[in-house]
Amino acid sequence: MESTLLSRKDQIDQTATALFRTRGFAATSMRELASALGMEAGSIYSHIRSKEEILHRICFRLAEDFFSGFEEAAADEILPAATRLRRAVESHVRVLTADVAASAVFLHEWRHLSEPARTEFLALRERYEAGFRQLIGEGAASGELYAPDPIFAALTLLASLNWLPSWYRPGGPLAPIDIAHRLANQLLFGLEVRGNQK
Amino acid sequence: MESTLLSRKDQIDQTATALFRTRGFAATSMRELASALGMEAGSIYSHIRSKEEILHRICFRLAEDFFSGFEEAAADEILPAATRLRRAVESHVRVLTADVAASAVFLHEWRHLSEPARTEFLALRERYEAGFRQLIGEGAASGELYAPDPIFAALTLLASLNWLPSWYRPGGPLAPIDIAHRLANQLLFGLEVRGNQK
DNA sequence: TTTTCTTGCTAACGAACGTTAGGAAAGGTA
DNA sequence: TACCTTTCCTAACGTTCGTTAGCAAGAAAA
Repeated sequence: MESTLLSRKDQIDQTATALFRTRGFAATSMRELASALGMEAGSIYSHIRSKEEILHRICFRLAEDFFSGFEEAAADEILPAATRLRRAVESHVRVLTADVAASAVFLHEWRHLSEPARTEFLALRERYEAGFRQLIGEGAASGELYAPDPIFAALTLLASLNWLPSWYRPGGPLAPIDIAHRLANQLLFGLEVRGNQK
Repeated sequence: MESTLLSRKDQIDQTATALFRTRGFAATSMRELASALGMEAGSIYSHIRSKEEILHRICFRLAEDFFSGFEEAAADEILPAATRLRRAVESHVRVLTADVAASAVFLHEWRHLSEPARTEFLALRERYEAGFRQLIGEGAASGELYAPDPIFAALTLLASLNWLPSWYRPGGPLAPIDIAHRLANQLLFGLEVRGNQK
């Protein structure tokens, strides 16, 4: 007996996520997906409308996760910007590590969304990144952070974080929260030794 | 009259690179590529052996560029490790910005190489990353760098750099060398203000 | 019991895929 | 002149693609 915790539809999403991640959306056929699920290709369409619908769900579900995590981390405007930034970084890492496969799809396969979903997705991502720019900008304005170019700094910061799904394996020696702390430290303190380090 | 600076084969590579970058290797058809070149699909095979051959050339050419750049930057062992690391970062950025499209393909589309090319490619990439780990490790050992986990630090560093092709546009306000300097500074000094900043 | 929902099958659809065969035009070289 | 190389064409090959239609078995709901 299979795990009945997931509906068949959720099983399809999950298996598709793994395949999309390793082989890419375009290179994953419905027959491959069906085979991985132990069924025939046509049968999948009792549960979904199209292949792209699966990708759509994966991408937009993660977008929501990132947003709600950020809200919670950065909403409290009493905290210093640097602290909120650190919390936002940790939230981002938490979402990434909670489902690495889905994160990888979210990061790389969104281009295979057709319009208007693609444009909608990019708008969401842009809003999310703007949140980070805002935090870094505030921190720079208040003198907490050294960031002569907040746009540039935000790009680099998210870049470091978003590479995580390409090497992180759940169950490794580092727990997600450890990774989050290390990343935050390295990004905020840098590599070069100057003065006291945490 | 077309630009005769590039052989037809090179034109194919170049056009394919742009398409592979924006649409992905699997989602780019030979008929699309042909159409972008103003010819028919079958005609391409007068110049190449297969679609994958194009991808192979793109990926391995860039691998060579990265390697030779790194050698030149980091070979001089008289220099401090931190200096060599900075030079290696700048070299990496230079290769990335010299051909952003090819870099994006190099970074994302290598999975569509079939064996044994795929394994060979990954081995090259691993060797390259090991070079960075080595530099960071040396710097940490000599006390120049603060990097309690050189493996982790190297991953983060290359992550920040490799995100560049997803936002860099040639001809923008920042010249490649400026970007290289900023990236190196941000990665080596971090964002948090402690002591004198360059 | 009857009905409905879920889940899956087989078979097939038209379209698109990478690739090949065979021929032809054009230009340089001998 | 004859030959070779480069370049591109048309037409088609066998395969795979996403998707649909129609049907059937079992479980759940009425």
